[in-house]
Amino acid sequence: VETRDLRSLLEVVRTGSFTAAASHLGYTQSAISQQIASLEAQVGRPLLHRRPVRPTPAGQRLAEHAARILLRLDVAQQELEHLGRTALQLRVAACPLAGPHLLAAALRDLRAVNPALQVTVTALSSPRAIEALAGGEVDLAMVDGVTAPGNPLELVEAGLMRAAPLAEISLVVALASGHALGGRATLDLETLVDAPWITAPALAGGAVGPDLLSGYRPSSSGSLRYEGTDVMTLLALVAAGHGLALLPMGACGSAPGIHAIAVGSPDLVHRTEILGLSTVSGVALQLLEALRVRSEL
Amino acid sequence: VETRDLRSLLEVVRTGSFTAAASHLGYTQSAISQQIASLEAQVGRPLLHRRPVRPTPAGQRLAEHAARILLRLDVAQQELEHLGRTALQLRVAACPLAGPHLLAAALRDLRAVNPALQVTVTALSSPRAIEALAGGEVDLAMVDGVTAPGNPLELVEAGLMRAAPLAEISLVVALASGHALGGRATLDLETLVDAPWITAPALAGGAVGPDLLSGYRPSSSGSLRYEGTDVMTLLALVAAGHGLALLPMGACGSAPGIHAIAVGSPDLVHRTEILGLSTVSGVALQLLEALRVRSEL
DNA sequence: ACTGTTTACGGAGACCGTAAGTATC
DNA sequence: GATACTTACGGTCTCCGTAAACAGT
Repeated sequence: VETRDLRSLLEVVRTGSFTAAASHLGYTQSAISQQIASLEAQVGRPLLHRRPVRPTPAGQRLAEHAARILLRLDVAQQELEHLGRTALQLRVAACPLAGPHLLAAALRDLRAVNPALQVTVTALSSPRAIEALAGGEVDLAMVDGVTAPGNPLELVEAGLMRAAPLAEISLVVALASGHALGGRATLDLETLVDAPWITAPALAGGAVGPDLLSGYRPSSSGSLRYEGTDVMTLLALVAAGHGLALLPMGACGSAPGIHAIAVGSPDLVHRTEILGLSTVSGVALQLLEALRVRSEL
Repeated sequence: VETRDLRSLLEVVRTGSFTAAASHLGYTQSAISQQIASLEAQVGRPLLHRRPVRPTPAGQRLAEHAARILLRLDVAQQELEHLGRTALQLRVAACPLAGPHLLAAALRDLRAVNPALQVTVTALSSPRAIEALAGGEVDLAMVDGVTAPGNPLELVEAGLMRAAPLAEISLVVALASGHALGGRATLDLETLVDAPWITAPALAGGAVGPDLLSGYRPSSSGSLRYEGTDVMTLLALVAAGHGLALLPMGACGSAPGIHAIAVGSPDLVHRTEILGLSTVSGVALQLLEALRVRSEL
C-alpha cells in the first residue's frame, strides 16, 4: 500500500466522486479508478459503493487512517524543509477565541527585539490551522477547544507536533438577555442537551472531543449552525434569540443583549494551546517562549 | 514519498546497514541504495552518514515519523483484515506488572461462558505488545506505564487504537531492607535523581513520558539495567543492593529482603490500559467489557 | 585486500492516458 | 440519453537486479 493510493482514496471519499478527485490530484478519472481497484484488491474487500460513491465501513476506516498518515507525512516534509532555517518572517494562525491579547502582547515583545521581523497573522479555525501548519503556510498555530481542566486538546496525534498550553478559561453559556434561564447563577450542561444550541464549528467546535460533542452539542432540531469565525456575529445571533452558545468567559465582553452564565457542571474549560513543528526554530521558537512565559501554565 | 522508501529508510536506520536492511526486506542492497538516494533527492538533503551508516538529524527525524506512519498503516491493514470476523481464538499480550489478577479473573468469566474458546496469553513489554497488535499476532494488549493520576499513557497516537483504562496503582520505591533510606515513611523522587536506579525498560519503562523519564530514571553512572520481564529477578537484584526500583504498590508482595516505601512526590501512578484495534469484535470485545466492568475506572 | 556502498545498464513491470464499454439515473 | 465509473490497450517510465566500480577499514 503506497501513499499515492491512500491520497486518492481520501480524496474520493472527501469529494464523493472519482472525477472530482482526479481533477484535484491531477490524474484522469481512469487512473483513480485503477488505483481504487488496486487498493480493493490489496485489502481483499470493497472500499467504496459506486453510484453514489460512498465509503463502505472498511473504506471509511481506511480513509480515516489515511488522513492521519498523510497529515504526518506532510508534517515530516515541512519539518525537513525548515530544518535549521532561521526565519525572518513569522506566520501565525490564530482562532478568534484563542486569547488574542496573549498573542498581541507576545508579538509586541518580539517586534521590540527584532523590528525587521515580518509578521503575518491569519484567522483560521483549529482544524484548518493544523492543516496550514502541515502545509507550510504558517509557522505556528494557536488552537483551542473544550476539555476537562488540565487535559490536553485531542487535536493532533501525540508527537506529531510540539504543543504547549497557553491558557484555560472557564466556560459560560451565552443567552439573550431576558431569556427564561437568565436568573440562574450557574447552569448545568446536562440539563441543556436538548436546548437550541448555536453550533459554531469554526469557533472551538473542532477541538471538542467526540464524546463531549455528542453529549453537549447535539445537532438536534431547531439548532442553528454558524460557520463563520467572527465572534460578534455569533453574539448577535444569540442576542436575537436564535439559541445558546458555549463560550470562554470574557468572550462576550460587554456585548449588548447578551447575558452570560457560568457553567456549573460538567467541569470543563476552554483551553488554548500553541502548536509548532517539532523542529520549530528561529523566530518561531522565540514567540513560543514569549507566549509560554506569559501564559503561566 | 512512498511507504516503500520509508520502510527502507527505517530499516537502514534500525540496523545501521544497507546490506542488512536489504536482506530483511527482500531486496538487494543496490535497491536500498537507490531508494535512499531517491529519498535524499526528494527532501533535498542527506539523510544518512555512510561508513558507518548513521542517520543525520534530518534522517533521524524522518525515521521517527516513518515509524509512526508505518505502524498506523499496519494497524489499518490489521483492522481491515479482522473487520466483522468473530473470533474463536483470543490472543492477549500482557506485561508482567499489568495487573495479572485482573486478566485472570476476566478470562475466567469468559471461559465460563464460552468453554470452547482457545486463549493464548503472551508476556510482552508494552512497546512490543503494541507491535504485536499491529502485526496481528495478538487481539488485545494490556500495557502499563507511569503517568500523573487520571492521565492516559502516552503510548500510541490518539485514534490509532482503542484504549480503555484498567487500573491506577500508587508507586513505591523498592529497596533492600537495611538500606539507609529504609526508615522513611515516604520518599520524594526529586531527591533520588542521582540514586542508583535499576532501569527495567521491559517493565513499564516504555510508557514513561520522556520528561518523566529524563527526570526520574536517569541513565546515570552506577545504574543497572535489567532487560528481562520477570519481576522476581528484578526484586532479587534490589534485595542484593544493586539499586532502587520504581514499582506499583503490591508488586513487591512479601518478597524477602525487600522494603517498599511509598512515593511522596511527584504525584504519579502506575497505570494499566487495555488496547485493541478500533474495529475489535467478537470475543475480544467481550473480554474488553469484562475487564472494564472489573476495573471500575 | 576485504567489506560494504555507489554507479551503470538492461529488462520486467507498474502506472497512467486514450478510448471504448457499461451501468445507472 | 447523459453522466460517471470500468475495462482494454499501448507507451512510457519507474524500479529492481546483475555486475562493475569505488571507498573506507
